Amino acid sequence: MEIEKIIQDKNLKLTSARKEILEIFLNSQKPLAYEDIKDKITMDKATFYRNISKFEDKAIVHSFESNDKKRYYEIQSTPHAHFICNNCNTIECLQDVINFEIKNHIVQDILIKGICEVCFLKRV
Amino acid sequence: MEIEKIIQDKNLKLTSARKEILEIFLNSQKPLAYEDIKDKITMDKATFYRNISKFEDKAIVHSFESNDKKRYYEIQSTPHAHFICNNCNTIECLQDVINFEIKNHIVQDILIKGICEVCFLKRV
DNA sequence: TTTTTAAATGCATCTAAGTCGCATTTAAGA
DNA sequence: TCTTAAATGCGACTTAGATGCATTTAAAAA
Ligand SMILES: [Mn+2]
Ligand SMILES: [Mn+2]
Ligand SMILES: [Zn+2]
Ligand SMILES: [Zn+2]
Repeated sequence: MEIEKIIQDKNLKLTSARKEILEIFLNSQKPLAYEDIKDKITMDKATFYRNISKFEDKAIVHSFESNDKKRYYEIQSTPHAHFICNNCNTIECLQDVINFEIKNHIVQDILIKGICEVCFLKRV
Repeated sequence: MEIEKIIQDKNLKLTSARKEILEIFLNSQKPLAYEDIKDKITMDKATFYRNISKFEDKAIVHSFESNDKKRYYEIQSTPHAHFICNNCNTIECLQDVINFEIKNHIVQDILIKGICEVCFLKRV
């Protein structure tokens, strides 16, 4: 099974907590915070945070902090920027690659904040 | 005096707490968090946060959250992106304008995370 | 299959940046 | 000088996430 392979390929013990977490993130189209999934999982929050942190170490999951002071996680796929609405807090994955270089720097993450389409059109 | 004018032009009461805060930020070349300045100011932290928040409302100050879970503030000047090092947490103001548009969105803030020049050169 | 053990888990407790309620003080206009 | 709304200090509170520790479990060895 896909999920089990991902876990074992990184030399992680195959536990039900880990399968539960990955199942949810693999089926989500958007980044999720602990808050968003706590009712769908059975493990303690300490277990969630310890595992998601391990997934990050192993480059299975990527995360960033949003405006609501919560950390959002998503399966690490092709790198892409995120847009966070300062009005409604919605997070968008920007699939159109924004790329630029900064000499002698490594760009790992791009976070753009502003007003999203929904809020923008409401205000016009 | 410059500082007093900034405060009064925004119809804010001229208090010593406000003068102290602005003095520090006007003389800083980089964004600062409460932690960075708490020993240089005499007011309570509630007063600092209430005032800096008011400065933001009045567009005197601009802020963003960094990797260390702290909010950094700087005098609002020409809009520019910030680079935050995932290794050493240093914050750089990127004066070279990075600009792009996203249709039907308003871009208000650009945060780039990665490896800064110092850390990059150390690793080579 | 049974044994072994390091890693994973649940639960309670802690952390720390930032917020809030309230009594007191102060800026600034009348 | 008097008045009053706004600002301040202080203590208590909030909340996402981290941590210590006793117990459980995956998985490799025997
Ligand atoms: Mn994404
Ligand atoms: Mn800056
Ligand atoms: Zn929005
Ligand atoms: Zn660095």
